Amino acid sequence: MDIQFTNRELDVMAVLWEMESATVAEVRERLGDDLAYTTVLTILRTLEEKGYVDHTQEGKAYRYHPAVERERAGASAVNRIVGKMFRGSPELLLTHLVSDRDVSDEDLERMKQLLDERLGHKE
Amino acid sequence: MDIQFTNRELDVMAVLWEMESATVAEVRERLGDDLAYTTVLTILRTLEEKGYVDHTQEGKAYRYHPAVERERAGASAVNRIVGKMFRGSPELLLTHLVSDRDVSDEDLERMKQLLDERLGHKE
DNA sequence: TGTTATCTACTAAAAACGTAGTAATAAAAA
DNA sequence: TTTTTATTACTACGTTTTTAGTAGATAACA
Repeated sequence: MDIQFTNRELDVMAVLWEMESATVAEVRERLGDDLAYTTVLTILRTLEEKGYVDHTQEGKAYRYHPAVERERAGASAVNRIVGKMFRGSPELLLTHLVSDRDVSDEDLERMKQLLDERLGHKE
Repeated sequence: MDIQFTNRELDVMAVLWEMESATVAEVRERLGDDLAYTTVLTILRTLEEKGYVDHTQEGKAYRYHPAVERERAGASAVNRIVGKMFRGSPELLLTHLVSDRDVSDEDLERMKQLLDERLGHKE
């Protein structure tokens, strides 16, 4: 039911989600950690075995595609974090988000709008 | 700089944060997964080695205390998730939070208040 | 067509994880 | 004081993760 990635796997999935799909070489390029070609291939292979990606042929090479949506995986991760690190309270998580220096006022404004919309449907 | 737990470690840390501090037996009790006493001890020991907990003597036993704040660890985890799974956009994370069935209107209201307060300080 | 570069398949090996047993010790109970 | 129980220290072992090398195949190029 819940989707779980290891650290490296998450790095790779992030690339696939970002690029929609990618070959081994492309993933390797984007990761930038200068891993061996075969290392990246191995990770992709493991992810495929777990059912998190699949691939199609492209010339001689394989093109890998995410087989789980970013949203679903993200939801899974957030739920775990909220449960274990924010006492099951989404507000506490938001508190962090809000107090984060990196979040701009525009972001905050849009976030408020989101809540307004959602709440608006009630009254 | 960033705090990282394995799955089991996170389970244990969650107990420590919740109870403020705990002995091996207490952690084991709370986990409920029926692990061997020594298994829990080993995890605690690893966490201590990594600097995430420390302990004091209590009679014959040790009492373990978190050595990292839940807030800091949570922030670290959220940042990673936002970066890797929500395209670096906190809004996207909020979108999930907001669309989650489990979040009550009261929660949403409080969340909105949070944003209002934060934004209020600007204008 | 022969050579080079690219790619996958297979294999491997070190490190980390998850789990737990055994021995030693200290406290509590009988 | 002897026995039982709870606890830590040390050790171990199977699995997963992370990293990568080597061999063989395929495509590109000269």
